[in-house]
Amino acid sequence: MIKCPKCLQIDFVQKAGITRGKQRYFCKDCDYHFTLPTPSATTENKRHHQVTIMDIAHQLGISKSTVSRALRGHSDIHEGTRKMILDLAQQLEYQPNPLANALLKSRTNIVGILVPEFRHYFFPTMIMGAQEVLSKAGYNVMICQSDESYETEMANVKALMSSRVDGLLVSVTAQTNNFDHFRAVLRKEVPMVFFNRVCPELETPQVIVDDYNGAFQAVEHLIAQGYRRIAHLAGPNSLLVSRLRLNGYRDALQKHGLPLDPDLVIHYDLSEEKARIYANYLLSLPQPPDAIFAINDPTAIEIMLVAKSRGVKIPQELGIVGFSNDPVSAIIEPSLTTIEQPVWEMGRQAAKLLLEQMEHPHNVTHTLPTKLIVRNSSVNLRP
Amino acid sequence: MIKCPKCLQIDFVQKAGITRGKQRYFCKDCDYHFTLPTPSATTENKRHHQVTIMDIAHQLGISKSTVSRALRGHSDIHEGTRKMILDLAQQLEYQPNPLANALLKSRTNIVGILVPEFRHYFFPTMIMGAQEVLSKAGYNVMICQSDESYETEMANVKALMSSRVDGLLVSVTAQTNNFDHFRAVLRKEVPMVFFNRVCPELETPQVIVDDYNGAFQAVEHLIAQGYRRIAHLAGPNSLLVSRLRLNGYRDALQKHGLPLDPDLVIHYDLSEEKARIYANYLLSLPQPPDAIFAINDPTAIEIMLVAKSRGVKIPQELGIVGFSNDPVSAIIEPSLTTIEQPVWEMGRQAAKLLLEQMEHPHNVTHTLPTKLIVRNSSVNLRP
DNA sequence: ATCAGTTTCGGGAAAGTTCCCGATAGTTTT
DNA sequence: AAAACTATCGGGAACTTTCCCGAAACTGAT
Repeated sequence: MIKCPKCLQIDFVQKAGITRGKQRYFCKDCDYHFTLPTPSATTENKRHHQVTIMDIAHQLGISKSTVSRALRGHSDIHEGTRKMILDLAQQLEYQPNPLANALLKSRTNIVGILVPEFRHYFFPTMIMGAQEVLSKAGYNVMICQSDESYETEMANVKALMSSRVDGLLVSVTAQTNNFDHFRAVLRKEVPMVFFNRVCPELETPQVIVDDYNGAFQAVEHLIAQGYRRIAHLAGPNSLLVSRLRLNGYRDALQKHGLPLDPDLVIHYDLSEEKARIYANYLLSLPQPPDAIFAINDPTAIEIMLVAKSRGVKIPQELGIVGFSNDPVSAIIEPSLTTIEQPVWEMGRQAAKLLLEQMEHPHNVTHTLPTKLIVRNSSVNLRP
Repeated sequence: MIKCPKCLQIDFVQKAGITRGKQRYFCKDCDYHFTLPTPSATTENKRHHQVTIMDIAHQLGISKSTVSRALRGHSDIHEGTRKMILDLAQQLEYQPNPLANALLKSRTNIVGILVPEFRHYFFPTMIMGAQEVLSKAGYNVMICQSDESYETEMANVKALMSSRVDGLLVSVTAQTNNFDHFRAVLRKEVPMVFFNRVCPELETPQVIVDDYNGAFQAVEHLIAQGYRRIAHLAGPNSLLVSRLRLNGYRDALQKHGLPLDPDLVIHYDLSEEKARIYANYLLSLPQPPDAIFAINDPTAIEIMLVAKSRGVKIPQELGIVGFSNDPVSAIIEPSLTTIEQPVWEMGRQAAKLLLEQMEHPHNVTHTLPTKLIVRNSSVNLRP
């Protein structure tokens, strides 16, 4: 019958219920419950196995500590032993398991990058700049895009945080008005740097360009070209860059004694469809503008396409200036006057700033310069 | 003097060397070596602490197993206990540590995506498609770009593998001729799916479009428009898509009885500079082509810019067809005829295929359809 | 031989989870 | 009331690495 594993007797063993489908026994003599071991456990389940520090230790008949020391380049080790270990490690293609390390030190060496989109030129380039310095510093990068959706942004922040990233590089969506999800990040003391679309009400370091002066220059250029009724297709008021560029626009008008017509300032959500709608709206006004300063190049390009489809001549009847110097702006006809910003450098600076934050947190704002690039979309031929 | 921690006597204690700067003692009576405990150990080092499953267990006076069961939604648990645990977890903002889980199960829930670049439309869109299905399946994404450099590609594969990604989505660089780094991935049995720029000599699943037929259609369209001397600015021979599109080009010429002039077929490395150089070269030939089929839209656009700068009229003197339907091709003037491929869908399919691979490996190739989009760059006005 | 000092190595804890399986207590059946 | 069963819980191993600290073995010097 059934033998008790304790006393090896069979006389006192009796059935004692079933647990998880398995017959359970009870030895009256030993006062001991037990089940029979499952036979499946006997099969040698090798499975796929990454080579570990223990494998090396066993093969060499030494302890894992010694192997770890050799691999990590510590000092308390014999030169011959180190060489032996290093050789075997290479031969076995040993790769340290970053998960164990991350668990132990609670750092993953991953930084998260959160952007609204990466269809256009700006964010991909920014990301490449950031990646350049981050990978050099030994960090991997996890990229999320919120698709200009506040909900997705929240979900992404959550996912990134649950992945235990060591830091965050963020550009918020056009519809983000509530910043609680970022406050949660701050509360967990995860370093975070905002770039481009920053968060002024949060005390975090940030990298921006001189949006105000860029916009100012752009509008002043239009005025110098003889345009007088200059509209501004602006971003949402929630974004600081929208407000700064709007201020630049407004002050340039004021400086040159031009009135600020509220009808000519339109805030929109940065979507392509809305850009087209508002471009059409502006051009249908009883007194349409003779120039438009667009919040960014994709917007400016949509305006140009609308204008062209309506037969409005650029730059004769409509001057246009964008912002960012998207490569497409040099390709489109007429080529688009724009404000260049050092996008790649922004990425680098943001990454550098993040690395600094990891060392010692401090609140700074880096502001990068902008530069007017005059092309054909704003050169008014009428003197 | 010094007291032995075992016998609490001082008579038998004597100095016994120094280890790491600390005086070491030996008790002759107990035959026991010891050092004095460092006083720094007394300071309570709380540090920053993520709330764990153990915190919940302690606060509730239950075991970690029970907490785990409640959180994972297992069955062996009382409904009241579960609720209590879930409530406290929410209150403490408990987030499970994915590192511990990953270490245990050796799965990170991260997939790596490796692309040559993401400045243009194609790869970002592809990535977004992939991300759509991957994030729905609970995976995070780690994106690397090789910058069309074989060395960077190797480094990226290594970094991704050392990050223990659960799978890999890859599009190789234009200069990749050696595939050993991918063989290493296969050897470690990490699922991998190639897309667009695939690796025919590796037995891996892949997602491509019907490059041959797309190219065939493109060239046949040019022929139908009356172009007779059609050049092909092709990609490097190492890429299958280059070869397939070249085949389509060649067969279309052959079908319509046009000669294949080797001088009109140029392989290049897909860099912008080379595109310009070869475009200039083609247009400077004693008998220049009257049309060019370009390997992709960015190439076609570079050709158009060169042609325009040389005063060559498109489409009258030069017909151009690209491949991919990059949004810019609709913006540029004249608008660019191109072969549309379902880029977003490619990303989705590749991701789906990867998820399938994780379940049960099987070698398949998904081929997606292409579609000719006729615009103005190829409509020959001469009948 | 005895002692101080040095070099090199090993053992064990810790990080946070999940999972296996045995252990209770309570409930129903015979 | 004994036997059989169910519901619920706890203990411990495992995943891989690093780090602390004690142990052993050695080198010279007395």
